[in-house]
Amino acid sequence: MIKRESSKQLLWGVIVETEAYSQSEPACHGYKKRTPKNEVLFGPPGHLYIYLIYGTYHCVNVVTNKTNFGNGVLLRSIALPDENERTASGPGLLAKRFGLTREHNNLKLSLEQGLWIAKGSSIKTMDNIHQTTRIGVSKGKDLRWRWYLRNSRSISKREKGDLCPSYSKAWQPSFNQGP
DNA sequence: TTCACGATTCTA
DNA sequence: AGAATCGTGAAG
Repeated sequence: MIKRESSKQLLWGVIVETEAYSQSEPACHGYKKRTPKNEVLFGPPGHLYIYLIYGTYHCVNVVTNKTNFGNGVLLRSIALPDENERTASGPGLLAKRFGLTREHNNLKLSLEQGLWIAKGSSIKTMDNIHQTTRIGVSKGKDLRWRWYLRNSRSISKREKGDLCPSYSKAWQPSFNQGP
């Protein structure tokens, strides 16, 4: 669960899709090189590594692991209550919905900063978590470092065997309705 | 200085 | 399937 509080508005949702990246593996920005752009990835955990992608969108990562080790988790999709299931479905859309840009690169997740991650309801069975390969990478394709909630409607890319139907062309707000 | 490309999304 | 769009890093 992620929460953002600004000007008395609380925006929150359930993180339903993530990917992991590590300096040990070629898809990672921190693979074999430490540059001004990826510097934050090597910083202390709990900060955000945010970069511009395709000149248009932003990707938001939570830096993990110890300082000086490039390691992060890409936030790919968030399900927001009382909102269209697709408003934060995908890295670019997610960043847009939460108003996060590279201005927020290196922001520390905390109550003080108005952005933090909190514990949500526990996942009942592991069957509800699907582990598979990452999206949109040209290297490290074999690594299955993508995880998502199988029964969520807010996943960016689905697979056969998911527990809910594909999106219909017309958007259907239905956060609390079952699959 | 030039060039290729990318952890994406929307449109045809 | 293809375009849009621009910061970054490597090459010349």
